[in-house]
Amino acid sequence: MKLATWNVNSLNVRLGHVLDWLQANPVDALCLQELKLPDDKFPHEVLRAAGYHACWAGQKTYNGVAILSKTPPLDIQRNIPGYEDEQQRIIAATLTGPDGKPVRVVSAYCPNGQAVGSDKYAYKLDWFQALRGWLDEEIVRHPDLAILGDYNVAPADEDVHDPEAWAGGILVSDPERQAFRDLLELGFRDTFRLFDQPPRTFSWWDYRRLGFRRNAGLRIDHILATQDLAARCRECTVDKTPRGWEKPSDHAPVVATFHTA
DNA sequence: ATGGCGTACACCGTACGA
Repeated sequence: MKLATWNVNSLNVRLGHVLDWLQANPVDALCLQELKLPDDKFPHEVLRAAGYHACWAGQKTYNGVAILSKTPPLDIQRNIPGYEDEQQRIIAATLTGPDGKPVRVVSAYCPNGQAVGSDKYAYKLDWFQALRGWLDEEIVRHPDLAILGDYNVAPADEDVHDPEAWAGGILVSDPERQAFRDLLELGFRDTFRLFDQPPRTFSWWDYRRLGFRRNAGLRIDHILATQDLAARCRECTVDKTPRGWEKPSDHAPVVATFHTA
């Protein structure tokens, strides 16, 4: 079973890339972030024609998340239960694995935080705390649970192209990294780090200053899996290919492959 | 030290991302 995540930075602009990528990478589920479109503009018909069911939580201009899946999404949950938030950053659904076992999948667009110490930074940390509280319950209900998305946190210096330049800043500050570790401590693994990986593997590169060409990036898009699910993970990779296409998203897809029982 | 680029909304510039 293959699960993937991709911050597309506008599904309107990137629909062609999504379809092309799915054609070449027919994953079982693809979590999307930053749709930047309202619910009624979600292109569910063209995705269905491409072989994918979908559930989504859209919003005009900003945010917005979706799960595209080969099997119909069940028990769809929008937002973090009990956490009042107009920003559409979470959607969850239960999918059916090739072996018939249910797998709970969450598509997450964690807040950016803008600048350490800002209001948006405080919101980011508060949001992570709410996410942790919810996942602490969700992990009990769903032994096979994966949280895929743009975490807007580079967990370690090896996930940063220039750790000295970024030290203490947004996306790498200690409280943000602690919030990420707090999620792991619930019983999740960062599937990317289950394996030997090429050094300087990133998932986002700044549009500015030719970030991609210089590989000046960060690894901020992650696939977290419960211990049970992680034990069946065979591979986790970043696909830089679409980052080289014309008018790319600034993020690349991350894909995790799971062995079925 | 700043802004670089890209997207959305809608103004002809601003907000935001990371």
